[in-house]
Amino acid sequence: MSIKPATVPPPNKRARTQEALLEAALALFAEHGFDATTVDRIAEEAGVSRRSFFRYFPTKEAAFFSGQRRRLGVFRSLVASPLPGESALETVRRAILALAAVYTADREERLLQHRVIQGSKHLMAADLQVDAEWEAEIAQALRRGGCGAMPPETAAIAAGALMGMIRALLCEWYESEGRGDLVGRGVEAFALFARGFGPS
Amino acid sequence: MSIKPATVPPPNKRARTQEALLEAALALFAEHGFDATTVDRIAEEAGVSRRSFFRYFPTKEAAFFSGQRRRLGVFRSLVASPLPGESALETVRRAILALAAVYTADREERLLQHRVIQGSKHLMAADLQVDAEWEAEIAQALRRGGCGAMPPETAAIAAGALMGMIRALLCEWYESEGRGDLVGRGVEAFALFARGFGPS
DNA sequence: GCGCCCGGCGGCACTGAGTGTCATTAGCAT
DNA sequence: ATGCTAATGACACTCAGTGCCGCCGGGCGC
Repeated sequence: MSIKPATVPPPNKRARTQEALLEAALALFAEHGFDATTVDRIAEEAGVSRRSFFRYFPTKEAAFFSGQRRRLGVFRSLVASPLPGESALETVRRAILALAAVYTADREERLLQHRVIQGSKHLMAADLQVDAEWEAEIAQALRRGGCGAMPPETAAIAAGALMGMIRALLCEWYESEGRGDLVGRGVEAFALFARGFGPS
Repeated sequence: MSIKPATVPPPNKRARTQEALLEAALALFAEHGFDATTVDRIAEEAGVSRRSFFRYFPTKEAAFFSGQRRRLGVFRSLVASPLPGESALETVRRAILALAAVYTADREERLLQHRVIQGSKHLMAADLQVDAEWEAEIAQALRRGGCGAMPPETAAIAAGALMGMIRALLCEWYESEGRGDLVGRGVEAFALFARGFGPS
């Protein structure tokens, strides 16, 4: 074949193998659940050896959460470009509400991932660890925000509180099968967060 | 022997074996870390078979966290006995500050457990799951508190925010090697929680 | 006393994640 | 084509966790 028709020129061979593994893994997770899917099965489906799977992903969880890591990068870039004159908290608020919109748009995919997570104790634990990374990102953003930054001790606590709220909000949204207004609830929660939970 | 002297009458034989396993496990975890301690080693140290370990604890983590589960029970009972006329949030506040005092009193033990947790990714993940149980307990307390209960949606969010704050606070305390004033910081955090994080 | 039943236990074998090692191979530049 | 290097497959191993089975000891009625 003179023009190398369908198959891409092989420079990104490694990327293609990773993609094949990811695709196989996510499909199998969705179909049979996380625990019931063995690494052997994923590797077989992707046409590589079991050993090679672990050359692309350190653990089975890592494959599952690769998309989540991509989103964390998006959040990071959102938070790294504050609007002029806005406080650190406002920047974080904007970034989180933007993410909420993305979640709403990717509703089906989010719900599927949540179902898979709920079906595995290991994944539920790993999910919480991912949340911890988000929390760290938020704390950092609150600390180093342009004009209205928070004192470090307050930033850590505020980030913990924010992340806790977000988790609770997402949990509520998932339980409503994604029918709730995630962005709207986010706005309400942020108002509550700013105003305080005390009697007033 | 007519009076069955030292050996307890065998009803609590099972409890004694569990205790032996627990003691061996915690000692080995403290000395070599969680990951480097095999179940075989724990069973050997406790004088039972490897298979028996799993008859007493469903997983290796379960052995590690057995103390934490006891504390959760303490918290539950604290929160179940509200003072007359106090709001749900005040009850939770009292219970959490009481726990903070316990943590301060058990400083060395807490620090040791924290070091062991930090030394194992599996334990860190499992620890976050334990926190989730605390959060559920708080949410329930806020919802069903005597006079000043919260509406359910607010309660879940408030519990998430509270638990996030507590985690951040504990993290700070651990990083100070337990030298910080945990109760004092808790009081401050609760004030912040009530007053809100927004620009005043 | 004697057989019987039953609950705990040890032993064994198995699955499945994750890791180390090594020989082979495939891509790529010269 | 040749040779270098990195990716790969194959094998062996550790360790958590589970199922299964046979044994042993202790109460039970007879």
